[in-house]
Formats: sequence, C-alpha cells, structure tokens
Amino acid sequence: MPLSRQKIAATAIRLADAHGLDGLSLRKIAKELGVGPMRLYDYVINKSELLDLMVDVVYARIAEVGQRSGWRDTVLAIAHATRDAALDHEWFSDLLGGRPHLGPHALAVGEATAAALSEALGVPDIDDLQRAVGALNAFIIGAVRREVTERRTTRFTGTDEAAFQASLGPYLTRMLNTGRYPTVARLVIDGAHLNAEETFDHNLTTVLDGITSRPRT
Amino acid sequence: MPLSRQKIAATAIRLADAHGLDGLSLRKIAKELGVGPMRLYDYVINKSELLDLMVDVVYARIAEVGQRSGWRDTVLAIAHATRDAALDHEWFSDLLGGRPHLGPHALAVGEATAAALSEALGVPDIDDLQRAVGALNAFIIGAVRREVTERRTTRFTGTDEAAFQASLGPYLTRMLNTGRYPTVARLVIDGAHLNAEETFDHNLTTVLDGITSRPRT
DNA sequence: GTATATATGGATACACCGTACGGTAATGAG
DNA sequence: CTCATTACCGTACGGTGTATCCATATATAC
Repeated sequence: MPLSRQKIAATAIRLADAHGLDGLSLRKIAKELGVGPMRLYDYVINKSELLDLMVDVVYARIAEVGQRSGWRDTVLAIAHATRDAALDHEWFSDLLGGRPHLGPHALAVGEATAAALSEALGVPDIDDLQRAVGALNAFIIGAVRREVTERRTTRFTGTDEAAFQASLGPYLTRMLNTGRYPTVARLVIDGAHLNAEETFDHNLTTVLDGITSRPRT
Repeated sequence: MPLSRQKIAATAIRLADAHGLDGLSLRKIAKELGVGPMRLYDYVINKSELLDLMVDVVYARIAEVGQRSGWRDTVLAIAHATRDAALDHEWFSDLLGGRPHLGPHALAVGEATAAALSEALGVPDIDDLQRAVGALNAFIIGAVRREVTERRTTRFTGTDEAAFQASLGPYLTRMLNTGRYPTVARLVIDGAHLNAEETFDHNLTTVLDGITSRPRT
C-alpha cells in the first residue's frame, strides 16, 4: 500500500492531535508510516505545505455543513463547525489566520460565508462585503484562538480554583492583589465559568448584528 | 555591563523584527550579546518565557496610550495601538492569543479595556462584561493576525496585479477560474485594495456598536 | 596569608529537527 | 544486450533548545 498525500496528512493529523504541533515532526510521521523521513518529500514540498494540507483536510469537514435555509443559519453553522473543528484539533487554531488558506476546501468555506454575507447585505457594494467578511473571520479566528489557549492553560493548571491558585497563583494572585487591576481581578475571581459554546454563540450574533445593522458606507 | 532581562528581551526583539520568529534563536541572541548561549538561562527559564517577556515589552508600549476622555476613545486608542504594535513587530501577531498574556503590562492593557467596556455597559452584569471583553479581544486578535499575514503574502508576491497573478496565479487563478468560488473571485479580483487602517477602524466600530447596542442578557 | 566555600562564566554534549544530496536499483528505449 | 532515465532510499549537514560538567574568580573564615 503506497503512500499518498491523503495518508500522510491523515497520520500527521493524528500525531498533531495527540502531541500538538510542537510534537509533530516529519521524522515521527515517517516512522509512523514505516518509511524513511525523506520519502515524505516525494509527496510534499516541505513541512509548511504539509501543514497547509492538514489545514485543508480540516476545512473539508467544515465545508460539509453546506448551505442552510437562510444566510444567518448558514453563517452560524459554518462558525460553529469551525469552532468544533478547532476543539477537536487544537493545532488547527494555532494555524488559523497564520497563513493564507487557499486549499480547495478552505476556499469552499470562504465562498459559502461570503455568499451568505452577500445575501445578508442585500445587493452590497463589494467593499462592504469585503469588510463584512473580514470582520466575521477576524472574530472567528480570534475567538477560537482564545478559547483553545484558555482550555490549554486550564488543562495544565487544573480546573478547580485551588489548583488554579496554586499554579498560576504565586505570580498571578500577587499581581491581582496589588490592586492595580481591579476589573481584571473581578473578572478572574467571580467571573463564573460561563458556558463556552454559549458565549461564542452570543458574541457571534453580536458581531452579525453589528455587521447587518450598520448603515451603508 | 552585565546582562539583564531587559537587554536580552530588547535584542531578541531586534532580531525578531529583522528575521522573524523562525529566524530567532537563543544562540543568535547570545552571539549578538557577546556571550555564550547558556548565559541566557541565568535570566530566563526557557525560550517560551523569553517570548512572554518580548510580548510584554510590546504591551508596555500599548499601555502607554493610557486613558482617554471617554470609554470609546479609550478602546479605540488601545485597539489601534495594538494594531500599530503588530505592524511594527509582526512576530507579535504570531504570539497574539497563542498563550495567556499575564505580564504586568499586558494586564494593564487588559484592565484598561475591561474598565472602559465596563463603563460602556452601564453597571453591567459580570457575565456581560466577560463576554464583551471576549468579543472585543477576539476581533482585535483575529483582525491583526489577518492583516499581518496578508501583508506578508503580498510582500512575497509583489503588490501589483501582474506579479500577484504570476506567483499565486498558477494555482489560485486556476482555482478561481473553475467557477466554483464566484463570490471569492469577485472579492479577489475587483475587491479594490481598500485602506487597511480604515477597514480596521470601520470593523472595530461595528463590533463596538454590536456590543453596546445589544439588549441585556 | 592561606584555605575553603560560593558564585560566575564557558564549553561541551545530547537529542532532535528540517532537508540537501548522492548512490543504488529498477525500468524503459534503441 | 546496452544504455539512459527514472524512482527509491539512506546518510549527512547545519541548525535548534537545553542539561551538565568544569574552570575560574570572588568572597568568607580562620
């Protein structure tokens, strides 16, 4: 059974899921596939192209949500699918926005969201559409990124308050006790753990409302 | 003149500005400072702490904008300062949102924006504030990230249309010519190069409008 | 002043990384 | 059968972050 870009990408994704992007190396992928490291270069020009490949595989899953009945449902579905994908493959959030996503499936997702937003804006000026797409994507990228890094730190730190205080505490609690960051302190301390998906959804609709309710240029 | 965290961070920033994060190594920093690589470990626990240090130096510059007359001006100033910093230090955008920013200056910036948003929301429920901060930061992170990667690709690709077609073209134009991505194609082709700062500002106010105009939970 | 403890700076070494390159085996053409 | 070309493969190079040991200088105790 010969190698292929698909198989390489698939095992690379498995390894990245298990050990993160830092724990991913061409040598390990090759070993996992039972070949010499250099064999991969017969299918991939360099490591960053492999990363692009992995990213596009994930976009394929996102693209599957397809079109919904209304533009808003479509956008919501895509955004949530992106978030879900990033939670399944945390390395994806590290790559998100870090390089142009030009793979076929990424383009398909881009097309779907752009078309939906175009519908949302009526017959929009192209500049308006450009801005709307930019705003939406910026929010998605940033929100997903934030959520993943937060999840990572709480994984290292432990979820209960005591463990949190113990690991981040020596430094962070000292900082917060200086009184120089009262609002942040309030957010950290009695900012309850509100549901992450709900927050994402809430903020997403906030952004969408902002985009659509804004007066024309 | 002995070493110090400040000096190490400063030369690390210089090198990262010049050659990017990938071109940054402890050995090069050490060589630049005229010391052995291991000396750096007397001041820094490992490379990622050094990165945190660099990030916080940049946040110090952002924090300098201080408080403006109204909450909205404050938020705008901070957001634009963040964008400016990221354009001056593109590696900053690579780190933005990728790890928790807990340095003193990062906390100061967080405090300033949280306080401003708190003022904007009246006497807000803490959950509302949490969400608002999340939405704003998500947008800033994503927008800055997008802009920097776009700037990088156009730097490699050349700015004029011909050079663009020539470098990305063989692949991208073929993709767009398939007709499967009509909206994206329209955006790429006759989406004029609209002013980046203006776009950022426009979308930022869109998000702020969304945050403030949204009915309470 | 001498001896001992302690801090300071340096070099070496390890495990790993991405990937350039050269050699070997297999395949097709004349 | 001979030759040329292609496909496969292992080795090796220059680089990385960092652990560890060693020498030297400085400070303290007698």
